[in-house]
Amino acid sequence: MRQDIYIEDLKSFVGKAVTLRGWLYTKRSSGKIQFLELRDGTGICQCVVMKNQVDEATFAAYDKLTQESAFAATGVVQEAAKAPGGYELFTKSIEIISIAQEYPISPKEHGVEFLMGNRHLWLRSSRQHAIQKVRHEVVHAIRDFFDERGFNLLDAPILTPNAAEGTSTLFELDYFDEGKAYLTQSGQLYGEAGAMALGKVYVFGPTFRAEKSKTRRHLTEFWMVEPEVAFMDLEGDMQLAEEFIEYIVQRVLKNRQNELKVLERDVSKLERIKAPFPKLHYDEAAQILKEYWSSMNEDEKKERFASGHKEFIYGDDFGAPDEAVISGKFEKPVMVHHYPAAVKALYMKRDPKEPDKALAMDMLAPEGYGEIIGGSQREDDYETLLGRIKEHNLPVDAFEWYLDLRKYGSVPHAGFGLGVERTVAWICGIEHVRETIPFPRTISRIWP
RNA sequence: UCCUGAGUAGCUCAGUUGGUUAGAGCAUCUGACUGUUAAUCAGAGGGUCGUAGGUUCAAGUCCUACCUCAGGAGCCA
Repeated sequence: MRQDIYIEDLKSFVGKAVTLRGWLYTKRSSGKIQFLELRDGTGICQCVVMKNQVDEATFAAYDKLTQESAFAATGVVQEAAKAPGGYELFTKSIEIISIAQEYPISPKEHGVEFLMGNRHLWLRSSRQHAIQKVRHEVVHAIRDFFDERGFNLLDAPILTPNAAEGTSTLFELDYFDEGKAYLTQSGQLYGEAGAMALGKVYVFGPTFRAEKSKTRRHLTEFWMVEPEVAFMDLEGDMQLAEEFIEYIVQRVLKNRQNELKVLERDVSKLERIKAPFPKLHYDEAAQILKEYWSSMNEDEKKERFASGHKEFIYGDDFGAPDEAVISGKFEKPVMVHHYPAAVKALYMKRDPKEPDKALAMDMLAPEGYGEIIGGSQREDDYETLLGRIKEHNLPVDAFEWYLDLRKYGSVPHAGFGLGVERTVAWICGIEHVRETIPFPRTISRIWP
């Protein structure tokens, strides 16, 4: 008796009659023998049809089935060394479910603009399929990591009344009679409230930045996970971050080998992602940059300037090219801490031993993928925080609830934010974050 | 916002110092083929050269403006 199964389960059905249902990925024929590659979302299976083994209608189906047409194939599963995946279906009959019109995405190469305009179809391609599988694994690993450690998920609002950090531009909208509202650019402030209530929390959801950034690392809508822990200091924050990254990478390595193979990822570079990671004080990172520039002659410097890389001055924040220089020195992610307070957000606590430095850290991914984590120990003193809000000319009343957290049982606490898309791009080894999210939103694209 | 580059067939591209009817591969259609792997082989159809002006006997090619897209900077995850 036949049985409906998924392609990922083929190996348990060798010698048995089964039915597969899906879409035609591609087909080949040499006259009396036909090969149809069936895609069902769990994998791809080659269906072999021989003229003298099937009825006329089944043999004629080959001509009718266009790329991405839906059909069901019934036959016997057999091992086949030459078949993609190692198994094929020796097909006895084919049932056509629907015939696809001429499909725009051919097996040949395409340009970015075309593929992005057909993102809803592009997702069916094996490479995009593999990326989404890895993304799913990363998200699952994130949840498991925190859940196993007793963190409570805290869903922060997406519609917010005010700017959390002030600097970034926000998407604005009208909110009934209440005036303007904004799409959240970080759940952190709410995470801090949650940490005071639940001890250990993580906020996980989409965030929005109306920055006009046009690089391979930016989206206007992206997902961020933000743990926040009461009684944790910067040291603990960094340790949590490195254990977290190790956990995610090792989970993908364990469960998504096939997908990494499709993506042609050099997994040896991922296998070495084990804590502890190198940690550099800002001054040490600055020294690397100083040596980098001083080792160059004038012509080499001019070349760097022409590509947009500005010479680093002590006290500056690091630009993307600076981060590439620093992370290029290491095979593991590197954490830089104790940034100058002047270039960091107002809610970050300063180090009492180095009052000009913030208890902040960034984690830079290897292979030039840039910043994947930004975190800090938060300012927990009421007067200090209030003073900083005033210094930045921000409306104190908007921060009233946030200041309350310092009025009622304030404790040291810390947390960080991890960009999901940058992390997935790095693990997959792909060029651009836009391929890591099903429907990317960039400065020039809101469709499909 | 700034810098750089690109828009030619459904898709990816070629198109020389401006010169007759703008080419190729893939996709589509027709035919051949019993183990193909982006199958192969033979043939056919398919074009407002991003838009608007301008120079010229003549513009895909030169000039101007604009539009769209891509890469980078800044900002950030």
